Amino acid sequence: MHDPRALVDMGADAVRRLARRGYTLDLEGLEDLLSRRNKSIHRADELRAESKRVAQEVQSAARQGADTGELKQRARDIKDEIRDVEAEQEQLAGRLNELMLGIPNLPLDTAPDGDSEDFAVEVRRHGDPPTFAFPPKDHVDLGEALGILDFGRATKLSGPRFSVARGAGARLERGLAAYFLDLHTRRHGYVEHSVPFLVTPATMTGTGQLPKFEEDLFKTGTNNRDLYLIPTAEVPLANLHAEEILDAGDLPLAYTAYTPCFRSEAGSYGKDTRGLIRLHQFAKVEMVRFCAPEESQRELETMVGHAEACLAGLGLPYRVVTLAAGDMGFSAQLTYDIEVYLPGQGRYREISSCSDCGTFQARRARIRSRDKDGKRGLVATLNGSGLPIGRTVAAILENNQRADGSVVMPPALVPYLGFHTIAADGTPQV
RNA sequence: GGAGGGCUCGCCUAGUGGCCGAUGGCGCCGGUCUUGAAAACCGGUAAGGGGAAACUCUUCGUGGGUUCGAAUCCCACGCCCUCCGCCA
Repeated sequence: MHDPRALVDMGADAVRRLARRGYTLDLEGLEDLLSRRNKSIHRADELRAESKRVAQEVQSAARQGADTGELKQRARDIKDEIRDVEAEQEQLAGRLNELMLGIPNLPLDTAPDGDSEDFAVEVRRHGDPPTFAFPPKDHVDLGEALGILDFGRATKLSGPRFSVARGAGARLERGLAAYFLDLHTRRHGYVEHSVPFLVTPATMTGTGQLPKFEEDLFKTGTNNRDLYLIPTAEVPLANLHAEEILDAGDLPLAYTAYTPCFRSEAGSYGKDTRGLIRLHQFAKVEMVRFCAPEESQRELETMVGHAEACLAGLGLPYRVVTLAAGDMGFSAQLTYDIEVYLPGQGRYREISSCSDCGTFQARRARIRSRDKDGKRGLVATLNGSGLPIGRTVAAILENNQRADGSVVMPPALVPYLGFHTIAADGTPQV
C-alpha cells in the first residue's frame, strides 16, 4: 500500500510508473477522495472539540448551581451532528482504504518494460546446460521409472496437481530442505523459524495476497474462523513484525522458514499439468529480510546471491533475469527471477523469485523502526525463495540422469542423504 | 466444552463518572558532577489521524451502549492465566 498523500504528490510520475504494470491510476479521483476525507476529519474534529467544551461548561454551571438543561440539550445536538459526520468520514475512509489496498507497488525504473516473462532481461548465467549422449527424460518419466515419484496415487488421494514422493525421493526432499536451511542459517546469517501454515485475513492483507487475490488461496472456514493456507512462508515471516516498531540498530533482520505452500492455481488450467512444476501443495524454504528502505536495493542483491548459492552448491545451471515491470507480483517494486535449466524441457524455468517490496508491505502490516534519536519510519521488506523443493528435485533428476536411468546426487547433498546415487531400480547407493 | 481471574503508555504499576492522555517505579535518551565510568541529581520519553504551522482530534484488549461528560457503569466478543473434561 502507498501513502495516498505521497501518491498524489508524485502525480504524473505515479501514473506513469503504475501504467508500466498495467494499472491505470485515477489521480483526480484519488485526490478528490483524499481531500473529501480530510475535510470530513477536520469537521468531526471541530465538533468533538466543541462537544468537550460544552461538557466542561455543564460541569462549571452545575458547580455554581445554575440550570444545565439548555447546555445539555446543546451537547446532545452536537452529538447527533458528530454521529452524522463520523458516519460520512468512516464511509470516505473506507472507500479510500479500499482503493489504496488495490493499487500495486510502483515498479522501479530499473525493471524493464513489458507485461510477461518474455520481456525479462537476462542478467547473468552460471554453469552450462549438460549434454547427453542419449535423449534426456523429464523428471516425471525418471521419477516414476525409479519408483520415487507417484503422481497417479497423488491424484487418487487429492486430485490433480499433487505429488507423492517415496523412498529415495522422499529422502531427497527432506535432505534438500535441511541442506538449504543449513546454508542460510550457517553461512548466510538467517534465523530459522517454524511458523503457522494457516493465517488470518489480516495477515494475508499485510503481504498483499488480500483483498485482491483471494481466488489464488485455499481458505478454511472451520468453527466460524476464516483461515487461509499460506501460499508461501513469506506471509507468516514478513508479518511476524506486523504492528511492531523495530529497533533500527537491529536491522537488517534475516529470517528463513521451511513450510508447505498451498496455491489454488486458479487460471492456470492446462499449464504445467505434468510433474512437480506447478502443484497445489509444494514445500519451500523461504527467505525474508527487513531493512532500512534506503538499503533495500542492495539487500535484494545480497538475497539473490543467497538463492544463487543454493543452485551453485548443487551444481545446477541457472540464469538470473530481471522481471518486466508488468510481470512482477503485486507487492514488488523490483524482482529477480532465477531460472534453472531443465533438460526435460530443454529450457530455463523459474525456480526462485526474489523481490524488493520497499515499504509497500510494511505500510500494510505496519512494520516500523525507530532509530537512536527516536525517529520512526517504515522498514523495507524483501522475500525470496531459497529454494522450492519440488522444482529442485526435478532439476536434479533431469540434469544428473545417466543413460541407464540412474541419477547421481550432487556431492554437497550426499551428507544429507546418506547415498550418492539412485540406481535405475530406485535403490539408494551408499 | 465447564468454572474462576486478568487485559492501562517498552516492562511493572496507580487510577470506581469531570481538572485523567492518564500516577509512580524500572528501562531508555539528554544534561550536571567525574580523568573516565558508576552513583547521585535535573530534564525528557506512547501511538496514530488532520494541518504549512500554531494546534487539534482519536486511542486505557475490541466493538456497541448509558451519560452533558467514561480508563472508571452496562452488554457482546477477543486474548492471556489457573482449575476440570477431552486431545497430538
